[in-house]
Amino acid sequence: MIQTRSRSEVKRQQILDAASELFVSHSFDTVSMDRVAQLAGVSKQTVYSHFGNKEALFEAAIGGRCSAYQINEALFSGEDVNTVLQQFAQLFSLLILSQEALSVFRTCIAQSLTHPQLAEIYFEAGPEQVISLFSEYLAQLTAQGKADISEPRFAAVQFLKMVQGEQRMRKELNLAVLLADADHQRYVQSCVDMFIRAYQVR
Amino acid sequence: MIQTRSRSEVKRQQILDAASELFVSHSFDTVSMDRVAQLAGVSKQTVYSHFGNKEALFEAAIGGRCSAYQINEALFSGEDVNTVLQQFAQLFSLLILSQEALSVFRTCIAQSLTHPQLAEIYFEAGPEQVISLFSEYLAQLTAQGKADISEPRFAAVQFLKMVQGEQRMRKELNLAVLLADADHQRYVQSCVDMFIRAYQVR
DNA sequence: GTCTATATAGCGATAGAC
DNA sequence: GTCTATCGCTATATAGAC
Repeated sequence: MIQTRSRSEVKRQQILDAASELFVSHSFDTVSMDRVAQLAGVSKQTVYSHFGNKEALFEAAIGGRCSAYQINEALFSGEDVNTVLQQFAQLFSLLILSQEALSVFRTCIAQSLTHPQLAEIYFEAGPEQVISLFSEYLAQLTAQGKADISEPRFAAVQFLKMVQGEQRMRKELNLAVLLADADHQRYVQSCVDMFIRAYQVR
Repeated sequence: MIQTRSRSEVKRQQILDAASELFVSHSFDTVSMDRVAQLAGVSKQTVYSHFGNKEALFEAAIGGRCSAYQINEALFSGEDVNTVLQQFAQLFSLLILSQEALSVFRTCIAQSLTHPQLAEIYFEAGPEQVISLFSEYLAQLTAQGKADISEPRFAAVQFLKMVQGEQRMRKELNLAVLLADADHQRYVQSCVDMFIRAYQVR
């Protein structure tokens, strides 16, 4: 019996892995249950006995990918503001330009009309976490007299959206022409500088 | 003969209208050629004789929707910087939160892997136009000594991305909970203020 | 050019053997 | 639980009449 349950769990994970891989690289509609079963190395009926239908499989597979990111370490390192913002912007930039993040984002957008629950899960687990943490940091700065920010969440969103920049837009759209890495680096630095100018204590 | 050509042109336009409407509100895969033909009031074969296959119809229909937007009027009205930026931010915000713009954007994202040409058309006709025009305005400001912006395109992207804000993100993802209009208005105003503080002449 | 009718294939989901 | 085989349906695309 344990053997059976264990083998079943293994198959379940194989199905999740296969579905996850297919759903982020192709759209919901073009991924067939046959392909999932084939890639997972199980029969189609096994997929159905584990997840019931295609929607449930979709949410289980993608939902697992939206776990909170871990870029908060830079925020509370105790370094000076300029250093913290630079490091944070670097980490955030790396994250949002990664293939993983872009794939999940594209899938959520593509399915937002037919499967809104998925986008909700994504927003709470991803963007909302980052915004909240960064807002907290900015509020601390103000409390310490190191910055003059009356609405920390506004400022957090401003910074994060800015850092995304043109590069993120080009990658979202899968454009063939991207910015050179050096140019994007200069852009991010420019964001940090102007943010500090705007919110420094006068 | 003229009559024939004219009637054919009418049907072609009916097909384009129907396809455009369906493609922006549903995904590529869920729009069937049957529905396009039905909504256009023609037979399926007529659709095929005009556009050959589904991909060609898709590009013809969506490509027509990506025409350049007209929000540049606020930029060269001769008003003072603060007024111009406020008006421009308002118009831009209205644009990017409109159902039309969101539909096109979602469709381009959703199809960016399978139909990258579409995203290229969209970027050139939409975002690139706005960025270019606004960069030009910022360069003028600097030339007139009214601002201190060494990289106009960087600053333009910073401003435009900022103004999108959390509201655009929520709408892209079709989240149920949006910001109150008043809060988004305050946010946009905050963006204008901080942009001016960061780039004013010192 | 435009229609009706149809060929062909793939889909999600299920039935029944083991 | 897992498999093979299949149902019922809809899709893209085409053939042939007018």
